Amino acid sequence: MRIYNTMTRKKEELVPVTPGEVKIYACGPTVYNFFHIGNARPFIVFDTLRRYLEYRGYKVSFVQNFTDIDDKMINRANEEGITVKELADRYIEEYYKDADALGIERATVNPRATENVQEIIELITTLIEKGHAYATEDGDVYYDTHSFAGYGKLSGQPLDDLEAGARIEVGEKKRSPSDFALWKAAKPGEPFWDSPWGEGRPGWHIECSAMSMKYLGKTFDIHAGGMDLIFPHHENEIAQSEGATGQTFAKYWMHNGYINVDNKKMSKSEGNFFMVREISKEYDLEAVRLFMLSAQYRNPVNFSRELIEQAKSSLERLKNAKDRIEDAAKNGVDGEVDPEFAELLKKHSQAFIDAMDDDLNTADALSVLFELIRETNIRFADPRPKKEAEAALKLLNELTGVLGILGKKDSIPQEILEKAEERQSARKAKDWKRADALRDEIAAAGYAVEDTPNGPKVKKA
RNA sequence: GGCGCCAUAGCCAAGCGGUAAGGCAGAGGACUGCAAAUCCUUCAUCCCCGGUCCGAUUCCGGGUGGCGCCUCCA
Repeated sequence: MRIYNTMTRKKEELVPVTPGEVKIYACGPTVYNFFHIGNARPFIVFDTLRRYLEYRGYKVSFVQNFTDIDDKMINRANEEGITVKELADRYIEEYYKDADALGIERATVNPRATENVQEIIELITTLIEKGHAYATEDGDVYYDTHSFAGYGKLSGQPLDDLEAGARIEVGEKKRSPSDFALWKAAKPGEPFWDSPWGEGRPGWHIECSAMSMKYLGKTFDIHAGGMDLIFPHHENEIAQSEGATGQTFAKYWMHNGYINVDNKKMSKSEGNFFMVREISKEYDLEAVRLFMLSAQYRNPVNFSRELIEQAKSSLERLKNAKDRIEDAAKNGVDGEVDPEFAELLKKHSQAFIDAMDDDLNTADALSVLFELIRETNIRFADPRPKKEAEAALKLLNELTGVLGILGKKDSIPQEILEKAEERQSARKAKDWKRADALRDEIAAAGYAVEDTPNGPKVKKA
């Protein structure tokens, strides 16, 4: 598989540190609120990466952190009159609800910053020993960016240029404007931990270095996140980790593009964002997942209600095709798989892999899926061997499984099924008025009946 | 000022040197009691100007128009 590495700005062949295993660290959410669909993109994209690598036979360790201590956490907890821990617990729970609905598999580990403070302190200690960090009199610790020769290598910005644009803060205790906090001395009313520099809490960047190396080792394969994390977050992680170990931190850096609204970046600070939770009230989040995968992950995509509608329609087509194949598997005739059909399945399977191998080109992979279902739609319109349908279903399930869609079945309420049966009786009696009235009733309840050669099918509208 | 991305049909989106995948929407047709689903047909020469090449949407240069990072942010 080839992936675009932000570090080299080229697509590179993925060669894992340990053959057969891929270790991935993805920056997770700060759990002070529900997450918005801009946050959802990396979750979905890198979940898909993980699923794909597993599909290709790799053992994948996927670590995604929860930032559960920082300024936003503290402010929000204060506003709500609860502790930072209570706030974190609440929104971690809410995170899982939305993530589950988006088809995001649970990470191998979801470490929390506050549960790894010891590791963080150890890492900071090492950095001070190695001359990469310094403590101030009042108990802050900063990273000395000038001490790390590679600073700026990920963002492609020389330190001087970065500093030229940096904001100089009032009351600066840092030696250089580009230095950043590793440890912040406790302020009254804030959660704190004991440390060699006094009571305080970790800075934002250090947690990811500490947790990624704790769970994945000094050098791991892929570090992923949104493009806006390239600078300063990931640049700082590199400085911290490589400064401490002297080894390469992550071999590949993957960054997803933004979700825009009206062509402008969606962000909490802009206020033009949509919460996943809000969207879920109106749409099945599976459609949101498909929408996210309909473009290559590095390109920016605009978000709009119309596009979710489009994705929903596409998803419908996929679901219908799957239903058709499942029926064919149930009602199929005896006989062996036509070799030509077996060949066709193989061809599509390979095309899908080729697309995904090319830097996770889900848009192209999706087109393979649609080409496949056109073939199966044609083929299973007439009775075919059960074994053919089973083979097709197996492939379809594999591919949709990689994309994380079509994983669940809609359940149809008993009374709707009864209405459908009643309608079928009416149809047999050629009582079209009665049949149509029942169909309208079913539609009003949010379901649809379709008459197929194998009898009426009821599905969610 | 530094670094970087993007521009393909009504909408979304692949392709990135050999004459434009796929989806949504639309139109016509087949099938259907009528529908729905499905199938068939139909729907673009790829922002502009130069250059390289036998050949460019695809490479190079220059425009124009969008966007991002350099400050918390996926």
